[in-house]
Amino acid sequence: MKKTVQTIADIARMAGVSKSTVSRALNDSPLIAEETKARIRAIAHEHHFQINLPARRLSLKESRTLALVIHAYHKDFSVADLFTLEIMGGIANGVSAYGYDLLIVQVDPRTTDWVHAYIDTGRVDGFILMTSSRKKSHIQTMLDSSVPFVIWGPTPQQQKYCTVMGDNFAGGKLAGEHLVKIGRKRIAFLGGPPEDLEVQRRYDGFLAALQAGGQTLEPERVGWGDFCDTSGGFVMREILQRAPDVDAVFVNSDLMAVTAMQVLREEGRRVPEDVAVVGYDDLSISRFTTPQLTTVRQHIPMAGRLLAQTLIQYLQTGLVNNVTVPVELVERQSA
Amino acid sequence: MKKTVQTIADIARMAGVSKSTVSRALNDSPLIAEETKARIRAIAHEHHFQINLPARRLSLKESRTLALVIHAYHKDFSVADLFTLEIMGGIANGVSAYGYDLLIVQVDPRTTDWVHAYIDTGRVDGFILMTSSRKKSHIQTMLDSSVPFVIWGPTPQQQKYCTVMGDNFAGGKLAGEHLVKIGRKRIAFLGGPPEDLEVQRRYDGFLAALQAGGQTLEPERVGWGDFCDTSGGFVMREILQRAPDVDAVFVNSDLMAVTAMQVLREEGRRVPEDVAVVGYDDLSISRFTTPQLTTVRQHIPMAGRLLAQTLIQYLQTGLVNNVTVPVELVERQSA
DNA sequence: GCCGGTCATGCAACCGGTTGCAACTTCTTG
DNA sequence: CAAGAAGTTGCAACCGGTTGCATGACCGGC
Repeated sequence: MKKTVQTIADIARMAGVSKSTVSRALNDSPLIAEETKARIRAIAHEHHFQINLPARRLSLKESRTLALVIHAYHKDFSVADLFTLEIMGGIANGVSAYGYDLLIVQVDPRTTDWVHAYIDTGRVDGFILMTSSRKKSHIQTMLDSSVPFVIWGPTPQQQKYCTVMGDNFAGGKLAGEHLVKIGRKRIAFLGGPPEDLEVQRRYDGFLAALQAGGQTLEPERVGWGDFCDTSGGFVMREILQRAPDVDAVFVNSDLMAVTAMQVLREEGRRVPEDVAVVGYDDLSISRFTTPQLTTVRQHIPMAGRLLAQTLIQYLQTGLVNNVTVPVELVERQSA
Repeated sequence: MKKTVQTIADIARMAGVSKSTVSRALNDSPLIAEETKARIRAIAHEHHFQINLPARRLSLKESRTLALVIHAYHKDFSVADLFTLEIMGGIANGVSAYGYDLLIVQVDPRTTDWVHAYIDTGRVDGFILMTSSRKKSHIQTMLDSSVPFVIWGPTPQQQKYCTVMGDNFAGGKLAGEHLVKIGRKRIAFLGGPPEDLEVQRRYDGFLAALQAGGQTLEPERVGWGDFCDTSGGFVMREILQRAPDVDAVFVNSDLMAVTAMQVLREEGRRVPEDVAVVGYDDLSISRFTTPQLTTVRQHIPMAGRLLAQTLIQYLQTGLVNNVTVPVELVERQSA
């Protein structure tokens, strides 16, 4: 089944019109008579015409392609990057809903040269950035060259750029309120990196909830990890040593919560009887832990779609949007 | 920092040569004098020239872009797709090592129209396909239109196309030999889908190992799942009901092994004392289970690189390659 | 001193779309 | 009935690269 119809010039010949007319007809231009459009579209469809996108991109000077910038948490991709995987599905959905393509750009987070390597070559129209150790230098580079992008992260105070983020204050608050409500008295906070603004907001919301319940958050019951799976266990162990009487813990990511629960079990604590655990994210694994994890849902697929949508809207209208995705407490067994 | 140098015509002007000379110089053509090349390259580098790829693609009629075709196991991406995530890292590495880009194409596996939608538009040069329920119809569509592709899966008997696959026979054999060696006598097989050729090879290798050890594989100790996490638990429970005296099980994926171990624990069996468990894949999670999972390593990052490499080699030379990736037993605690 | 060969470079066409502007119909209107 | 408006379509330039072929410079050999 060889294709004989490859270009709009072929279609033009068959329809007895010019290239321009075919181009306009296929783009539904108001300049062309409805009748002509219908005829041309019929011919195109009948011959399975597929437009040549590199040519169109060259003409339009836009690639209709977005880059998802990622890097493995460790050397290779692993469960530690499960959040990235889950949100990628949503991003792919959002991107394709608007007729855009999604390019995967795996980078060394210490570099920024990929920005120009992908934008100036016209390969992509903009970038989507997830959580990364070096996000600040990335953002600065893109701002300096006015490259379109959206990040998963907090709304900026000084500069203007697109963001999508979970409602971290509300998330921390929900977790705190729940633990207070079920009667816990010595509640711990196992956070992500303390310099992370998202983590700070969760802390603020969490603290507010405890204080509203007449409780305090003692420093020995606070520890900081790095979001990634293994750190949950380490930090949980530290907290247990400092505060052996802890009876609940709010862990800033489901991945950390999994290993934290392992450590609790190893140390002879029952979950949730002795120590209640609340996670964060509602990754797919939280349903498969024993006991099943109570957690703050980030609505990850929706967040992915919003990332795509926000960036595309910016590309098309120049509108800078800072979206907050609502969170929700999912009560399972661990708290 | 605005860019004033955008096209090779700009460079040509600055160097006092023609467009063609610049084009040839940047592509290291032997037609151009070394001295001239050096001068042009210096100017290009100095002005941070980045070539316009849509234009080049239009001219060369190749996109230097590969599509990774994926679909979520369930509705959204989840741990069930962890294999896809981990291999994606390797694919991205391999692809970028050859100067190609990686496009993510999320499809409904029941359709095949994406093949022409991506190839005929010149967006991608070829496809990389992972395990999928409808792979046969996909393969047939691509073969019919002689579209370049590589799949993760077994070497075809009738047709010729590129494949990369783990050594499933050897993998099954390693698992069987190990369980025999540690003295188990009533060994079970918890497979993936029975119609899957990879699963059949693992079964063959496993059976061969048991028989070499003077053992048989009774039908009541054989069960079939679907690779995905939840099915491991279900099928494990079935096997336990049919054969309560089972003392070891070879599970065809780490994901299924995780839930199988949960069920074993729920049913009061200790792992590995009462029932030894061997998984398959060596996903990152296998290190984080309790007990840590003994498993057959697929060398996933390497497999990803090989997928990219095999397809690119085919695109550039037309060579059809069927690669087998060696496997290896990783002994941890569960067996 | 002329000729053929080698080497380096330029000209111009081409890849397959998009689009400003001109041109042609047909219709309306004074 | 002429003139202007409105509605369609075509011409040709342009997007920014690549490449076949022509051209011109310089060389050594006879």
